[in-house]
Amino acid sequence: MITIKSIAKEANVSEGTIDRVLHNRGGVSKKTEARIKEILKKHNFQVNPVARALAMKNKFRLLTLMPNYDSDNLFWESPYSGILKASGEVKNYGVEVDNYFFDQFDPESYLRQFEKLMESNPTAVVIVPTFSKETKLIADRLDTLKIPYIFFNIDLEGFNNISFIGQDSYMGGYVAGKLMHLLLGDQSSFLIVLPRLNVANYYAISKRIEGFNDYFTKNKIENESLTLSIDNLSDAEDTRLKINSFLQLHDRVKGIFVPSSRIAAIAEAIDQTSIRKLHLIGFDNTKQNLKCLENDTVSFLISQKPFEQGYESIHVMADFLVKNKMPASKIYSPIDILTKENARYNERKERDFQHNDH
Amino acid sequence: MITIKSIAKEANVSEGTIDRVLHNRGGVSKKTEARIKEILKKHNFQVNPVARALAMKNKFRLLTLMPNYDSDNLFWESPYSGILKASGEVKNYGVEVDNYFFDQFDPESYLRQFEKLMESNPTAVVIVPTFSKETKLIADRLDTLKIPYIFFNIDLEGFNNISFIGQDSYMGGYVAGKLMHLLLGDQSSFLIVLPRLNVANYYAISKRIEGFNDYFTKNKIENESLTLSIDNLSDAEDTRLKINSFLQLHDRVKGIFVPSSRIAAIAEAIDQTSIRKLHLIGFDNTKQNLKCLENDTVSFLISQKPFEQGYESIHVMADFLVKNKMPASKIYSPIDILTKENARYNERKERDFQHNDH
DNA sequence: CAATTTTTCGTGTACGCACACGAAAATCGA
DNA sequence: TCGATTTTCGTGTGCGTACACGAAAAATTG
Repeated sequence: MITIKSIAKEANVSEGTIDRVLHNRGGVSKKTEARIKEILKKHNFQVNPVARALAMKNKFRLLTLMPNYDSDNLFWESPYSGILKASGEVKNYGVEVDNYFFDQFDPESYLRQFEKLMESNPTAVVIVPTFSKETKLIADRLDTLKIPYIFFNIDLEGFNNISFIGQDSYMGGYVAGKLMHLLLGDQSSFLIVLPRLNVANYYAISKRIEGFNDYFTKNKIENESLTLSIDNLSDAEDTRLKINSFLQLHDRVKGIFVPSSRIAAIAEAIDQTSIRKLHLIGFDNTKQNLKCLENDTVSFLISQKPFEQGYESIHVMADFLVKNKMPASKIYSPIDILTKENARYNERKERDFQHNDH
Repeated sequence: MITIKSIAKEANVSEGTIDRVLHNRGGVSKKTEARIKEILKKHNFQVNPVARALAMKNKFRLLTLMPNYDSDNLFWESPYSGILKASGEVKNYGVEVDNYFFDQFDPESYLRQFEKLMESNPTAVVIVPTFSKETKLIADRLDTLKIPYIFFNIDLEGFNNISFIGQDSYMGGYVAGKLMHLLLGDQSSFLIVLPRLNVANYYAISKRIEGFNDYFTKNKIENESLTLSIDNLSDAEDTRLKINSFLQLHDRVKGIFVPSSRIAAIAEAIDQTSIRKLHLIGFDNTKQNLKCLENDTVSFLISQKPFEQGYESIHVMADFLVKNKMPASKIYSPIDILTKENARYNERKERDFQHNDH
């Protein structure tokens, strides 16, 4: 095994000098530097990441910037759990993780929290790039400071993020389309609920809708695709009013597709009498959504293993920092199809973590 | 951060004593042992895997037992490359990898190589459990010696392997069935080539066939499914004779499914005149198979990312040894659908490794 | 050429753990 | 009670790297 020590002996210098050229910390004459670099190349020397991590001990600050969650929007709880689990594991590798949260409907808070994050000197950042314009500003700052960053859950294109970790939204929608077709058969009529487009999470949701519709066009399946905008799904009264009056007007509609994680809000808003005749398909295994699966108001959920997404993001970035391991540019999460029957088998890792937690 | 040192101070003993109870090396009185265990539990102490790996330095011998490859059977080259890549990476974590190869058609050599492997004191083993009866013997030995083992590529059930890493063969076949249906349409007639059943790799291949046929029955698609056994696909003359006379006899057959990695042998054996009218579907991206994709004799290949399988197997086992990280019981590889167009995008990781190799 | 500054580099310690060696303490026998 | 065992435990060193400190060597100045 070749080590810094063995290189030092071969070059007739001390270990400190090798270290200096390895990290170009200066203070080495050009002659010796050239000689050492020669030897390093000859042996294809790689620093031992284990010893490095041990010696560095918390020299990496890995910061995350993601939406917070509340009782209405539970989705972000899972990725956060995954991040917490991974944080414990990478701590030993000299990576310290800290998390910053913003309001997923408020671009201002996104930027504000980013500023706060920058004040504590990150060596790397993991971001959920919820707002595209603001993300441009953020990415530019990070680029100039040469701080590496990963996009997580939302796949904005055209940035220098070293990787994206999350679901292929288009394919998620495509699979949802297939399921809808499976449920309704040919010449079906369905509703797509549009939640606050152009604001939060715009890209993922529109990609899902695109994939959903593409399934029908690409497979040349006749269908009637209607849409209904509901701005604030947390306003139960308004949601109830809108969805039920829509359904009364369009009684051909037999399926509802909700391309966000809020399908439970729709399921709960629909009149008891009419919901039994409808097939609902939505995204993400939040507690509320799973309950709807259980009581048969929702037929399918498509999950993206959010816990694993958070978990992987941290590990991928940590490996990049500690081991200089460049990740794949896209790391796609599975497109899991959840039904009443299989849902409880799906998130074993997350449950295990919760149970060990205290 | 709580360390062995901090625990030692709290328990009023030295670090050595803590180490002794952590690894039950004996030589500690019951009283102090109980006291120390109490404190360990109180703080939920976990050894720092990094420092551990550094101190252990090659105390783990991770041995693999897998089929060798030759110019006819190239499949096993890819997993081996993946294993080589991973070996370099885990070396620093104190894990030394060594590989043992056997003839995939000879159960004797499987056992013989296992004996050889056992002589060099493995701490853990990664096996391609090609023969089920012999694997029982092997697994029993490993179980009694408490040597952990992973099954890799072939998913034998009913053993105490800590994980399986590979493709869901049934689903692979199922997808192949879907593709065949896509190509031939309803009321199709196709041939399934059976290569040496009951000998090597029996389980994976029969599962693929089961999945393939199930696609048609589950989706209630009328079809005519014929089979033809060819014992030795390396015997080009015999293969040529059998396949061509079969095709002359059954001119309704429009598709051929080869549930092994040897579809190239079939493609090359078929008369030029008839192959243009046939749709061939097979498994695995060996060089020969990719060439058939390129010259349009094969329509689809289903790949299982064999390079990544080998790579992951090593890493999963290394994490288990070094970090005590228990893997999922099944780690499924993707079911990649390769066509002439997308094949070259599929194995980037493997190519990158080859290029860096020297 | 001596004095001073600057450049170049060697040494030592820390990181957290494993394990060998041997010392201290406890137990035992007579 | 004293010496001989056995049990119990403390100390020291090594794993490979990072980095601070300061010494030696080289370059500069007057």
